[in-house]
Amino acid sequence: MIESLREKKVMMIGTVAEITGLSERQIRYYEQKKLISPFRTATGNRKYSFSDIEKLIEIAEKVEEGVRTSEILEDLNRTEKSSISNKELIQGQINSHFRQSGKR
Amino acid sequence: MIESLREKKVMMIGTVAEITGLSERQIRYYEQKKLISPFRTATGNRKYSFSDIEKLIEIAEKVEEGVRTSEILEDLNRTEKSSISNKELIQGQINSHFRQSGKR
DNA sequence: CTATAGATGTTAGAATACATGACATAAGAA
DNA sequence: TTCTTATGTCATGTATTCTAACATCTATAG
Repeated sequence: MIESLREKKVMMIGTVAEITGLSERQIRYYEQKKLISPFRTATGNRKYSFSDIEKLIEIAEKVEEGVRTSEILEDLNRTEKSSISNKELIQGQINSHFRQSGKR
Repeated sequence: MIESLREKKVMMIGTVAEITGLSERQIRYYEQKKLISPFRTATGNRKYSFSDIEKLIEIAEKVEEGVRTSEILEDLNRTEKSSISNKELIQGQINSHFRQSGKR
């Protein structure tokens, strides 16, 4: 009944922090460094998917190993399937209005 | 990496309302009528799983057909595998502290 | 027809959660 | 040492959720 549970953005940051063991501060910081891209609601709240959580866990592991976020980003960009779907592009535009250092 | 995405209680009521199209009032009411059992955080917030959402959608369909919640409950109890896992029982005890008409 | 019960809307007030921005700081890198 | 990175913490404001209460509408029982 539900499409791609893994990709659906449904969790708020508090829940994500609880599941991943990361602080909200860390999660927001990794977003600022473009390691993750949560959905933004009309009022500015972040929503994450299980997929995002998996990604965050991987990020956390690397960070603990001493890898810098800029390096992790490069790794992600290298690994990631370079074909971004139209849907994702549109969402990117919507989200950009809320990204870090953006207007409110 | 994550166990049983479908069963993990991670969504807040607003998200559930958005996905199901039901009002928060309705969702809480169905809980009061024991049709669903969200998890309760330490501070009293409800958390739902994708499985809960599927159940809510089924409930909504029946309600629209004019079926009363008491009948829907019986249907659910009849359909449900009567073996409740230990884990669920324990969660039930935890949650009972927050159930409708409970103390705060 | 009237009274009751079921389902849902709406509102009020309190508590919790989340957002952003700023300041602090420890550990490394330059 | 000085700058950068990563993170903690705090302040302030908005958003979300919670419970309880009251209103309303519909269907059913009497």
